[in-house]
Amino acid sequence: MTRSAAMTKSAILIAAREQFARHGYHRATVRAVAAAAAIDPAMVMRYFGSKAGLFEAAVTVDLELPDLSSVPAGQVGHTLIRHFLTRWEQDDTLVILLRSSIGDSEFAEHLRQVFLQQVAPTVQPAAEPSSAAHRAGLVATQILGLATARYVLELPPVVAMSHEEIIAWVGPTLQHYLRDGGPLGAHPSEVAQ
Amino acid sequence: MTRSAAMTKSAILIAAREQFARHGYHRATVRAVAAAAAIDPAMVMRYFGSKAGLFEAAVTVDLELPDLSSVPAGQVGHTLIRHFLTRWEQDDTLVILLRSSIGDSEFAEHLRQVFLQQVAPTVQPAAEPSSAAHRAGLVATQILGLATARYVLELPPVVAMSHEEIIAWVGPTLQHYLRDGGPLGAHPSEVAQ
DNA sequence: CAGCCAAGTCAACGCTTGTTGGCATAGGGT
DNA sequence: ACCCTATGCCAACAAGCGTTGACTTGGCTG
Repeated sequence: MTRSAAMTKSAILIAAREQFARHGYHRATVRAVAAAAAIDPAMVMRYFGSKAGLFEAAVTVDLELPDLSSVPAGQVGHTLIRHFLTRWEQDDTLVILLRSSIGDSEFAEHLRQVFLQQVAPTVQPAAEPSSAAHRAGLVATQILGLATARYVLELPPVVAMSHEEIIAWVGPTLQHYLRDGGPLGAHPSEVAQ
Repeated sequence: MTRSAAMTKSAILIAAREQFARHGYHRATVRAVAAAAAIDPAMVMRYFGSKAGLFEAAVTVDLELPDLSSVPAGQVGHTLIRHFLTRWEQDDTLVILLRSSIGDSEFAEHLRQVFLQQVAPTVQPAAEPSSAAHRAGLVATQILGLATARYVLELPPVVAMSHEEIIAWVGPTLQHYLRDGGPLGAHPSEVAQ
């Protein structure tokens, strides 16, 4: 029985995402992916050229961030965290990237690019302008930490929380980072517009 | 020239911490550690038995968390984040554990134990009692995220911030997680003592 | 000076990894 | 019925890993 090439490719991609999400790029093996797809490891090379090519084909990072400029200023934080929660459970692209990035500086660069090209441009217009970069960075720390604790390390109390609880707790934090007065109110450049 | 055994052991440990911090447990190699210590890989095995033994000897996690009960209730957040910042730059034990834990469930368990045995017991008494576990988890997300962004992924805006800026921004967040009213102000059990 | 023990080197093992090239086979178009 | 091509498998490679055991050297003690 010979499957179609498209079917096999898709089966490999599914298995690859599974393995990359569980073990990260380096610990995931081509052989394990092939086994999960019920196929010979050589097929992976035929269709994707190399392990790196497989990764690139399997992982395309699109955070699908909403346009925050059409969100009421007071609800930006809640909107952001709600979006990320649903986005995380849509597929495990982000877990893959997290697991792969930690411990490899090249993949860290990959994630830095995601921050630079997707998070920063979306978040900064919603932030107080004079310190927008800092604020976007702070938002990233909270979101990264939540993802790490809940989906990677699986800290029990963080796993146990419901979406609504998380939104109610973390939303104000993001709001604080984006819109509140600077540290200690120490930035005279701050302008409430 | 023959060094003393203690000197060699210590040189190996220093090199090991460096390698583990840079690459995590799995990607760090015994051979690289040995090379950095200007020594034969076999010496590592003689002194530490195995790579796992080396790791255990090189990494002992003591967060040295202060006693929060002697800190004014309003300053718990600032005290916590200030402590972690100085602790992180004291040595790179935590970076090692972070880099090693992501992508290996056994090491993730290790980090979960650190949370359970050190963070939770220290933080929970300072939190509102009826939801102490959740609150400790939230604190962990913010601290983990900051460490990941600043010391592992090295997001530029997060690296650029000074200690005082971070303390001023993140302190209130931790304070919020520990002491503020529950989500939606829904916990009437909160008591200001 | 002889001998012994700690400190260190060396070569090799078994294993796993990504990757390659050659070989089988099925199946549809002519 | 034939053949050609896409699909797939198998065996093997080179490299890197942790780990092992036997050997060499240096320096102190008697």
